[in-house]
Amino acid sequence: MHMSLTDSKEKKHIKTLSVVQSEVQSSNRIGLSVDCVIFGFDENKLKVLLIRSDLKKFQHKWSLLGDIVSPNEDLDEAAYRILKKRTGLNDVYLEQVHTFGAVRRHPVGRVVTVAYCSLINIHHHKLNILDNELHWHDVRQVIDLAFDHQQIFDTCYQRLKKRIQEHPLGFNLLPKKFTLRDLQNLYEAILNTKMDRRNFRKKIFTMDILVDLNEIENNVPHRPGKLYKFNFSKYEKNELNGQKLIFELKYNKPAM
Amino acid sequence: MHMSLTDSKEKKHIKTLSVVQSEVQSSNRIGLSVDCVIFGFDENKLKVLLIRSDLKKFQHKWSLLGDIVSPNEDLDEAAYRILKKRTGLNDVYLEQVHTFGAVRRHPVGRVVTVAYCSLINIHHHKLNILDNELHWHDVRQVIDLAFDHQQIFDTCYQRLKKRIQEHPLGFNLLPKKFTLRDLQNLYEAILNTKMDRRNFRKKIFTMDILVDLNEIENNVPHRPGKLYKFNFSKYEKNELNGQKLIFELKYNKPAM
DNA sequence: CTTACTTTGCGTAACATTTACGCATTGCTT
DNA sequence: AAGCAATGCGTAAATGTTACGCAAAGTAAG
Repeated sequence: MHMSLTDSKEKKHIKTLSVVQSEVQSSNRIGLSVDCVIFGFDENKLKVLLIRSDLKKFQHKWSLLGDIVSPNEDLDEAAYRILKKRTGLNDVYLEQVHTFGAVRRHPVGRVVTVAYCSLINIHHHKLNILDNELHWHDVRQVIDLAFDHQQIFDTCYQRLKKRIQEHPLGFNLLPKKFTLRDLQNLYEAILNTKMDRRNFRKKIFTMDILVDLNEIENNVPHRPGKLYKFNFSKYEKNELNGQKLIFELKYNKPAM
Repeated sequence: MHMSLTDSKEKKHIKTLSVVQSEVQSSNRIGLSVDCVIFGFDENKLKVLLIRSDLKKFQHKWSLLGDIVSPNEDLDEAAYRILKKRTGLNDVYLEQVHTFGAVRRHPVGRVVTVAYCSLINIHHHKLNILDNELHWHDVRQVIDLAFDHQQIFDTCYQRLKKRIQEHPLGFNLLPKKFTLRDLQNLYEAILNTKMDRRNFRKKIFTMDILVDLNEIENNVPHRPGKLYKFNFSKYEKNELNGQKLIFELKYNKPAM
């Protein structure tokens, strides 16, 4: 959750904050917000979208993107609204992860927040991230976030690591056409491991979730790789039959 | 979430309800509750603890155990409070599962609820479940719950099925001393499958999470089985190293 | 006491999956 | 044309999964 306090250019935010503050503190009720951990993939690094906190207490610290849930919108709706506002993207992967409700987690008063995890293609919204203090951070360098956002981030990142080994979520982060190396780089970045190239290839192919496009990449200073796209029908089929998609990537070597 | 409305013996509940009602409806803010899906194991059946709904709209329907979160208690605290009140148990397994926030999920007004999943030994609290309309239901016969509680129950049951294959949660549901057959019966009840007895034994032993007590059961009309207890140190060790405990139970036959 | 019956405890072999790693091929660069 | 870097394909060893045989332990019945 993010609310403006000190920035004089954003009077609307200040008003919102004070309204929230008085409501939360005086009326003895509990505020509800949504926070989004938005992951992207760029330069073979897993990134997360953060915004500069405007609360004096957390000056210069980074925080997740969030907002108060409005009384007439569903939780998921609120998460989508935040995502749309900040990235311009509509049809993205979004999953509720956990709700954080410690009494003093927010300095303004009692605010319980529902954390969502989202995966987007970092190159599909270049224009929108030029907003004020929005920035893509390398996940390995995310420390000391505002509020309890470090804990929220850690929880969502852990969840992502687990889910990507059971579901082919990676495709939300890659371009439509990609090589096997792209896919492996993504997995290695998320799981922070090194895998054997040949075994990775075998594993992916036995799952039968890729479609060979009969094209090859170009502008690479070595032998170009084949391009593939994701086989959605296969994915959905796997989702339906059985409890979970078998998508384990073991045989990982320790991270470099 | 459960609130009394029609039962004249429970004036306190009615008052609570009306207060909640007016607050929720008039103040345009969002109410927050906690609902607990409490699982137990008895007669080789997986059971869930339900209470009769007192809301007129859901008369005679069963609902989960829940309550409004108080402004000065953590979310987890609220869940523990409900569990303690209804079962008398303090130190139990409790895990947050999902938050349900559809605008019209509750007839009284906007109430968002955080669902928790709990596993308790059904024989450790016989006295407390004799409250009003509290009852242990066979999970296979749970249908048509009040509110959106069917959906909440389904979500928690699904989660349980998944988690018990990754973590040895079953021990929360069994007595301290148990046989391998007890353990297998539990797994078969939760996962609704039949497994091969000899392979199950092998799998459990290779995980090294049991301690042989050098005792055998008695009062059984056949060869008695050895008694075991859970090896907690092993469990914690497994929890720490690596992302997840390897605890897969495949080779299941279709349910009977 | 003996036999029938049920369930436990242990073992083994076929099958499947995972892992390590060899090597020719392709395209770019010099 | 040779060197380089990465791709694409393959094979064998190690490990894990599954099916199932069988002796032993206890109860119940004759």
